[in-house]
Amino acid sequence: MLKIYNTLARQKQTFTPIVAGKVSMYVCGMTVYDYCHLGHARVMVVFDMVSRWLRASGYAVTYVRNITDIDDKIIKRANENGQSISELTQYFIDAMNEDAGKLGIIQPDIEPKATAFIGDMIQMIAALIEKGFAYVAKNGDVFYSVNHFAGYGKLSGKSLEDLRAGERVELDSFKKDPMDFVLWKAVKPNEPSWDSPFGGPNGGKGRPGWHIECSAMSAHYLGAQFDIHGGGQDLQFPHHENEIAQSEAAHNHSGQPCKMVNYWMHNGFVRVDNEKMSKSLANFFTIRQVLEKYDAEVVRFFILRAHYRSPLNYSDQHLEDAKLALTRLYTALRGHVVCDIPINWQHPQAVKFKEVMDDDFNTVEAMAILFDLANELNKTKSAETAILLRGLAGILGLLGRDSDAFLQGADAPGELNVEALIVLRNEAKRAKNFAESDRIRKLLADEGIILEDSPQGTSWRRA
RNA sequence: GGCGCGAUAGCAAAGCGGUUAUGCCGCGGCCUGCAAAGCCGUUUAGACCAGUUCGACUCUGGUUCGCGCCUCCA
Repeated sequence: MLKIYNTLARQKQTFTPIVAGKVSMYVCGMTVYDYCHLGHARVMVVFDMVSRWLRASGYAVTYVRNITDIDDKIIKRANENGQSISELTQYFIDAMNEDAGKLGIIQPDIEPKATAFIGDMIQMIAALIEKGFAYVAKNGDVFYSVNHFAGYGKLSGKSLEDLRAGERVELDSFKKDPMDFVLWKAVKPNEPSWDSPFGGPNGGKGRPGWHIECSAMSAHYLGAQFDIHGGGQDLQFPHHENEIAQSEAAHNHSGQPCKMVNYWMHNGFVRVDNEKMSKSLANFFTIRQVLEKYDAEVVRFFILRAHYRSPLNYSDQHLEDAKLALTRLYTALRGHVVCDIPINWQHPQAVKFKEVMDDDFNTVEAMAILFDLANELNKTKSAETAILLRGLAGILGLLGRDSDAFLQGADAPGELNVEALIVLRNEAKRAKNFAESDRIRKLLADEGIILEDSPQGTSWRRA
């Protein structure tokens, strides 16, 4: 029985889908004005893992991850670059897909772009105005009136009073309440705009605010109520709080409450030197920067080796550690080919694996089981164990490659003809010319190539 | 200031009211021409102070320190 930590309830809860056997899941995706960094990688990997485990558990999953392709930063960046907005966003969408693919992320079932759902957003805003939850300000902006929504703050545990008392609330003369947030931004010079029926000095022309995008797109594909909503911890407030306010108010029928999401999931941050990795702190590493140095599977392994709700410190040392650990698993699998044999769920280790994954996706414990299996495999060389190890790891999107492909690296062996040197060395060894055989081994070692002798012959890998 | 999270061995990171987490590193042994890999064994824990309990790393309270949200952020 799957248990999920629900941010809304502040505890683990047994997962019960709205429709038996089906799961509807929405995750806040990227704003595409730059390359994805490791924080984005974590969201993608974590919810990829979640969807994989749900599918492995027999659920038919509909996974929606949106793309925000209109917002202040995009407009600014496009203007700076002298590009059109769609040129800019398409470039970074392609880059994102490339990065995600390398990290072994299965593409979500639906990846809606905000600009394709302006109509849905306008409809939702109109409904909110009609029901008294939103108002058109003098400047043409449309705001959500937070004190009309009784549940405001229930996800983030904040109260309107506390929020208003906060130091950083900016005063905006067009708002009725400083906590009101924008649903529709009136058009400004050099900004793209869409027609709307909201009126105001610009005849309603404008563009949507950020929060309404997700409310509209999730409702479009998953309906007024769905099972799981995910995202980074930083989206809890205000983004997800505002989504709830919008969706639950807009879908209220004659005062009947309509719960938007049953399970809210938030992944922890990636940190650098114990601080959150973020654009504003300028301490971020892009996925492609990291992939220049480390194998993508190592990065995926690194992310899944921490619990999804815990903070994850990034450093070269930690990536090196992850690389060595993953090397251990692949080393154990050497000689066992990749195959597609189904998992034996009766096996005690598979039972344990299911148990820990069902406990709020405890990939850390799941990994420990993989290492136990590797140990068993090293001792027994049992093909059954190898199949199980590959199968269980495969659910996490790991160990899908041939061992040598991982251990030797995908790139060409460089200038040295490793196989030929191994032959020469073995000849020297047979002649008991150990000085020569050690010279050859040293030669290769200096190039980062490690030789390993075994009864089956000599194999090599990269350090 | 308000709200919330965390503190585990050299590093990373989980579970658990009593029984080996796991990975990397270190040490000893086996194996090896020597290595590497692997196997066996092994040293390092639970910020601090109280309390509950037969028993606490695990529960409760306090202290200290760190982090996050309250502004765009995954």
